[in-house]
Amino acid sequence: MATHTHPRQNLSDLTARLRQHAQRITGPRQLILEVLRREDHPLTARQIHGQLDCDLATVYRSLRLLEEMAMVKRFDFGDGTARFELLGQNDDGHHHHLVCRECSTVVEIGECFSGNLEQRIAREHGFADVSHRLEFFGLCPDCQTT
Amino acid sequence: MATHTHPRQNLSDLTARLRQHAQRITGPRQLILEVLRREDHPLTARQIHGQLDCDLATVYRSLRLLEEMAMVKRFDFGDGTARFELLGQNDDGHHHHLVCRECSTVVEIGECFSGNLEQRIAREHGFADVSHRLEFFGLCPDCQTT
DNA sequence: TTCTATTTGCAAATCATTTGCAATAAGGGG
DNA sequence: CCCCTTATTGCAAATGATTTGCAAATAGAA
Ligand SMILES: [Mn+2]
Ligand SMILES: [Mn+2]
Ligand SMILES: [Zn+2]
Ligand SMILES: [Zn+2]
Repeated sequence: MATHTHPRQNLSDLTARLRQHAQRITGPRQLILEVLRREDHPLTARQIHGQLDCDLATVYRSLRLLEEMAMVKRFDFGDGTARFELLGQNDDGHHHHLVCRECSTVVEIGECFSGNLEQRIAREHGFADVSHRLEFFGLCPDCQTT
Repeated sequence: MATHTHPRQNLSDLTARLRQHAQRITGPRQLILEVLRREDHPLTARQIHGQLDCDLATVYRSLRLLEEMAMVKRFDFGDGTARFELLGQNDDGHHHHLVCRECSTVVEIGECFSGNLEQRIAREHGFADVSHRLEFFGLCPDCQTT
């Protein structure tokens, strides 16, 4: 579920975190967070760019930085275009989506399978730091009637 | 797990299925299946091309056709490069992978979470034909020592 | 073997994303 | 508040995967 944290929170958080990284608090960086804060579904770099007034390359560069700072999370719906969602302060943003194969409608999914499946798989193959990426696809109510 | 079906099977299967689609049995199409048959992990178009003697575009075109014919399955490890695996005749190929974030080593995973999670999600949001895409990522035994 | 529709090779086009570089702006020190 | 150094931006060109147009090659039916 989209965690809608309070406006001020993200900006002061941004300020604080950027200071730690010894980087600058710029307009584009703040604006991207504001755009993301308004949405409850992940947006593409292009969609974000459409609501701003700066270069697309800057959007990509900022998103990458914000991702490294763990302020935004990148999702992959398998269509060759990355999507980004805002993260709350102590939120690792782990969740999934249900995407309509026809119209691309997105539903946020909070549930996940039991953690011991992942643990078992990790142990069984001797892997460490195992995580997963999971997305659901289907036909939304509207697109079924067609 | 990679289902290694018998050589002949895939070729005669190919022949039969291509006839149904009213398409031709060409060298590249057969060769791609042979290359895939030798591997137990998904290959990129480029990797397949490296073992053949035909144009990369032909590899892409053939893979797409074979995918539509349900003879190969496409996987997405989130690195912007599609990977393909051979499918057995009555196999929908649904399975997952555990990929090393460092060296890209791939482990085939047969397990999956309980089907009712997916059913519950589908029903809860009124979606039909729901499927999912799931991949695990971690550090393989070798890469942990670094 | 002949004929025609399908395929292939090759080059150019797409698309998302990244990168080089000169111009511009952020913010610490004075 | 002004300067100076350094990070950041805009713009254009580069990338890398994948697709596409088109003429030449070829599979398969007759
Ligand atoms: Mn989400
Ligand atoms: Mn596999
Ligand atoms: Zn839909
Ligand atoms: Zn590894």
